[in-house]
Amino acid sequence: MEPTCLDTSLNLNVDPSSVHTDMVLEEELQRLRRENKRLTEMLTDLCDSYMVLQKQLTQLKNTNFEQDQLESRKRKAESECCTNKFGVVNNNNVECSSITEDSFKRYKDFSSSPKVSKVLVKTEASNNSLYVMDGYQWRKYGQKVTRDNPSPRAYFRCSFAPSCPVKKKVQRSLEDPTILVTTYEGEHNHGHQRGEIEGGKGSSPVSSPTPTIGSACPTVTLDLVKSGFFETAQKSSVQQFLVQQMATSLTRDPNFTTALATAISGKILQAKW
DNA sequence: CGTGATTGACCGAATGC
DNA sequence: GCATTCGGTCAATCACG
Repeated sequence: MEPTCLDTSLNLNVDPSSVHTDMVLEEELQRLRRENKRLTEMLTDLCDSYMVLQKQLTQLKNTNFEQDQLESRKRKAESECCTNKFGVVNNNNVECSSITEDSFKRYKDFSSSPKVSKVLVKTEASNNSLYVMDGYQWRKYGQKVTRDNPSPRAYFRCSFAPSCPVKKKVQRSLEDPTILVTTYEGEHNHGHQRGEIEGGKGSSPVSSPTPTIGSACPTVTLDLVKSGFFETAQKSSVQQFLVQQMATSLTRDPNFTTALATAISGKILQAKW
């Protein structure tokens, strides 16, 4: 997919005394509607692509598992160090579902139990942190260096609700240290936490594939790693999620908020006079 | 002072002999 | 069956706001 470059700024710097103000605003509104429609179409395409990838991934996993069954036990143990990755690269951020370094001997467990999911998160090369902001609040309770990977594995519990059984493990990929392999276990028994998505208290603000918008040429990147995304894999949920992401992106854009404030205050002043 | 991170110690399962 | 290894968890301690 070609790079997304959207103009989210509102061109509202119009002369208040101009008799064409309403027309200009109307044109701006039309432009934004067209932009909105275009975005919706792009998101639909993105969702379709994701579904296709997911299907291919499942097929590949099945194939590999059958082949692996024929291998010797020792060979299988060695294969635990190998990682197969399939992802969607979107500018600087990579969000992907994953087949991970775990051996296929547990594959059936994974497939039969949707409570375990794995997510790969691309991070900055200079970023050594093991924190992944996924919309939930986590408390770290341990860290270990595992045998097959020199980088430490961090253990987290969901700290939002004391009764929440969800745990996650985060470890850097052996092949690509810029990729964090996150393993989620269990299901949240509470709602999603909006606070952390927006940089709230909890984890450090790192490794977050959050939407970014530049001032000159805004680039909307989508975070597909938010918890629950890969588990549900239902189009409606995906679209709802993407819309949320877009809303967050827009409200984070200083240009957008400034323009919005200007527009509102202008309208109020117009109404008064 | 409360909350969360760090890290060494401990435990249990898996594995090898 | 026993010893060893390893992954996961606990809990004491520390740092920070």
